[in-house]
Amino acid sequence: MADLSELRRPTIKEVAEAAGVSRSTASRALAGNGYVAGQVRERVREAARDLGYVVDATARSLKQQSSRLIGVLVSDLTNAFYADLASGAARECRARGYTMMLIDDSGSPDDELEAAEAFVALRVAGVVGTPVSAGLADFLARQRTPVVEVDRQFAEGVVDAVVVDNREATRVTTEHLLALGHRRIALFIDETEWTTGRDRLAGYSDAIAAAGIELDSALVFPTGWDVDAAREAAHTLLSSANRPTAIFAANNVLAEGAWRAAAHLGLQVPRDLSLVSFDDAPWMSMVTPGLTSISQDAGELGAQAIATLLERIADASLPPRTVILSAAITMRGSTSAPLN
Amino acid sequence: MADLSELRRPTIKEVAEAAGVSRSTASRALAGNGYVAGQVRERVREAARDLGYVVDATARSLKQQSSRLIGVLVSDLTNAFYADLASGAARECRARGYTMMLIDDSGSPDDELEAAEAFVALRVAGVVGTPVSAGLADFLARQRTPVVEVDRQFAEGVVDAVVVDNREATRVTTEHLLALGHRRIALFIDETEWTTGRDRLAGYSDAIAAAGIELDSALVFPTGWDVDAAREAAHTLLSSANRPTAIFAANNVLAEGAWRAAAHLGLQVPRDLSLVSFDDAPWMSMVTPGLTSISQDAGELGAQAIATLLERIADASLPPRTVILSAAITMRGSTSAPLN
DNA sequence: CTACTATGTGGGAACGATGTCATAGCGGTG
DNA sequence: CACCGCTATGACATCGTTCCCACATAGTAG
Repeated sequence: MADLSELRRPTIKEVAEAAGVSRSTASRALAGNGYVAGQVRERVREAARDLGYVVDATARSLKQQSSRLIGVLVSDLTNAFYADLASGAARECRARGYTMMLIDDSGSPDDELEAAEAFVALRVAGVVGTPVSAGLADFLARQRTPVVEVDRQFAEGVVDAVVVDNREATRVTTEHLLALGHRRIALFIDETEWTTGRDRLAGYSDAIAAAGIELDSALVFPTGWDVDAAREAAHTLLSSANRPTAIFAANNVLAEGAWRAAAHLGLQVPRDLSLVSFDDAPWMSMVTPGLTSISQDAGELGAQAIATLLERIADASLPPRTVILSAAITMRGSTSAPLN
Repeated sequence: MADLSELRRPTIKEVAEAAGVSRSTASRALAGNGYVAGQVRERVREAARDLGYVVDATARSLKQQSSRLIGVLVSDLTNAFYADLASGAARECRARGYTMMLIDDSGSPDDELEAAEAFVALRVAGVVGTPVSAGLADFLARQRTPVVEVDRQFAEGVVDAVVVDNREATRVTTEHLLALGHRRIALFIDETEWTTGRDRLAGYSDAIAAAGIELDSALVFPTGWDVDAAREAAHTLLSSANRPTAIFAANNVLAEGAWRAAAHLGLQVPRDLSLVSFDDAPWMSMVTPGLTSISQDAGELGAQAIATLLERIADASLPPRTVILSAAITMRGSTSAPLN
């Protein structure tokens, strides 16, 4: 039984005394390193259990100058994509014997840097993050802390990254719309500076060009970052005289905005509007018709990022690499040939 | 500029030397405690900036015997409820100057205990968790680590908790169904042992009893824990001869299962089946008709739990308290009078 | 002129765990 | 018997930070 009257937490010294050995021996018995007689080891472990001893990771990390902690940084936990990514990363961390420390920087570069500093302060073994600026990789590289960029890259070729094949998946999906007969396909996108936006735009352009259509820059439609902004943007776009017959939404949030706007305007999907989304979300299979979407396995993205990070930690001399996962297109009922 | 040729990370000793002061003075200058001449403080801070110095939190925690870390434990990050809760907790932590450490125990009591041990090892200031057993509060109380149970309680009256008024919200919502004329209302529930399930069952029973109806225990329908199990259970229930005219799903996962089963069976909501859910989820406002549901502000739940924890940390002598948040009913279109 | 306060600085002992090194017993080998 | 290798244990320095104290100086009140 733990001694509840004891105010301070027991240290390894108390465990050693209770077992009648030295601190060194107790340490070896608990960690399983070096020589310890079987009988002694048992006595020490029993003493530790009785006292309710829990190792002080701060002291251990200090002495060992390393920890079994991994920092994970995401932009918005309430977005299922990031939540799934974090969940996959957590799974992989646990499986490898690491503890994950998660921070949500709400997409702010300032918070991102602050989080990176917190990770370094805690002397994490490495960091996985969905960056919102080049600051993350810069700072961590300077601090000699291994980092893996996931989902998007700000330090291509400099640090490891795990991303999906945005360009290819977007191209194929756009071709699907073109094959149905659509000629006015709007690309609904929040930004085109990050690798995600840039590559999705490129895939869209590839398909348009291959179809021999001239790219109408008015159809590359900038939206805001959240559902409401996207909904308003979609409302404007869909109310216009020369409205598109199809919308390709560059992520699940924008797709939600577009969906809501279409519903509000009384447009029927897919009769009046075909809609596809990059990034699958739970609601897309719940609504009628279901949304055709590009499913990135966000959990796998997180898990692969952790795996890549651990390889980097094991061997710092490896050349930087970018792991590219493919994305699958899930056909549902939200696309059909255009009316006119 | 940071000295990139330096292999080891700079310590406060190097900062002190660069600024021409002692470690003590450097420490005071950086932390802002005690007397330091303004000019000296600036010099030290500049030196720290130039060297890229980041405090070693492991050493600081060791010396101070406390940290600015808070452990948060949730059951399933891929469930929007837990993700939102974690996000709210993260927000509150940051606002209060704490760093959040998140672990997902995937609903397993073993993992839960392992996570609690990791938190204690890191000497977190306190823990907030959605418990899956009494083990969490037991262990942490024994370890003298403040803990707040959130969403459900296994240590009622022993440790602090933040929950929603499950009984009242369920009662009111059930009354709404009764008022529409429903008499055969199934309670779709995964468990009735935890406080959440227990109280939701109680609220349901309250309303049934108040309406002078005898509770039909066959209508309290046990489901599994995930969407697929719930869908199968719903399929069975809705295929039966004497099927209910309304379903009250005790959480968002079960509601999803019920919704999918109804759609699969070709049942129209609300004409053939009224459906309400405890716990709002994004898809419930996307589908047609929208689902009438009880919205718990999961983010607020997380934030309140952190606030409660910090009060507990500030004053350990406070009597244990349970904060009860009310839940709001969001009326959408998924209920109507029964056909027959 | 003494005593006292306020301001400023540095020396050094912790905090708890680990791991190197020294030491020692023992059995086997040349 | 000298030597080695193996098992087993403990003493002690160390990791980076903080903070208690001692000490120093200057200004001020009694």
